[in-house]
Amino acid sequence: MAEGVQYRRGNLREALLDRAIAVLRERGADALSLRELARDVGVSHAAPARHFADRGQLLDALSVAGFAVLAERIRDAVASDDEPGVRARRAADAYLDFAIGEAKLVEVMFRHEDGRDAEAIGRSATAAFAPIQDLFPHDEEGRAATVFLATLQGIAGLVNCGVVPAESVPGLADDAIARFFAPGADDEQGGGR
Amino acid sequence: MAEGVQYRRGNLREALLDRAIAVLRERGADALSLRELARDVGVSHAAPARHFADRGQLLDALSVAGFAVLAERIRDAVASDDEPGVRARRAADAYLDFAIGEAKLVEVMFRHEDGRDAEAIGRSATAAFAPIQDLFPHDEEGRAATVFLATLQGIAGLVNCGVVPAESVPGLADDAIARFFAPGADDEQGGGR
DNA sequence: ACCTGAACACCGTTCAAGT
DNA sequence: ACCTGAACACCGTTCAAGT
Repeated sequence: MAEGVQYRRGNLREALLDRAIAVLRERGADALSLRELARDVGVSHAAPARHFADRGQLLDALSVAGFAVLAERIRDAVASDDEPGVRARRAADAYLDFAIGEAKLVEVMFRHEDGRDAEAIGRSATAAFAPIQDLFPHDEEGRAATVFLATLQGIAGLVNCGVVPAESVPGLADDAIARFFAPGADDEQGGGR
Repeated sequence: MAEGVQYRRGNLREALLDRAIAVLRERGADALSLRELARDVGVSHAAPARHFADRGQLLDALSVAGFAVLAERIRDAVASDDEPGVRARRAADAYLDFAIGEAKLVEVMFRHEDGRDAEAIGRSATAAFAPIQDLFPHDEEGRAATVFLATLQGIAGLVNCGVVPAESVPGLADDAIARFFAPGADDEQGGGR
């Protein structure tokens, strides 16, 4: 009852990643073991080394995959011709849904580990966040967009660690949107109007 | 060259925690091993079990200790008779300093782990954040305070994971303070004035 | 009460060897 | 090119036994 995607040769890397994401969701990053993944997928314990030089590279691959999914969610959310506040609200909801629904994965994605491939992860993260930058056209330094993003990530973090109950998320999102997208909210930040 | 606080009998728990915080700062939570701590402190590998039933309880204890330090930093920062915006700015700086300076510890503090003692950690977290709630006297539901806190935590998180460079923190803090404490910033949130 | 030593069942990682 | 099997040095956790 362990394997979700059968290993059929040539796709060991994919099979390991698929199984890894399942274990991650169920039991968290600390429970991820290369040996167990190999066992689940029906391969020798040394086989994963060919595709992931060490455990850290597996986590890096999961992070990049996670940011790719997040990028899609955000892209879909902002894709409309509505006013910025409405699009921002959709982006916020999409972000919070993902960051809270996939809490364990998001924790890995935002992990600060010394041996990580910061280059690849940073690239995929920046790409995922680009549509949010576009919601602040007058924000040349990207401050407002970054702080808005930080606010969303922070709300998700407080919920995920249990400090804030999940039921209060919609209200918190209301407050955040009002602060960043109320008429004139940008006036003090030097962004023109 | 390992031991920082010598174990002198009767304080094994303290000695292990002191050594643990040092290892955590140097090499991160994943590198924390009960056996290594026992070795560093000069005790048998089974001795820690008396004080921490498992590895998770060690992390819980580190979290509670971390929130105690954070509580002190926040308390000191808001302790003045200045206007709320100034006190909030000091609290924000203190929070960001701590959350970025002690990134590895903060990651443990905000970790979402299934077997954690959510009761004790939640209590110490709420206590640490209480002074920030007080900065929003008209915020009866605690929304503004929570979102402000989320914003700070989010900024620290983005810096710690490498998405945002540390140099931009002061500018981001400026933006955040302006959104939450500019004259009239509370008007739209139903907080009266 | 507090700690030790041995034991068990796991890990990650490496490396010769197979096909 | 890709995988296996054995090997090494680690883990966490438990538990009888010592003082």
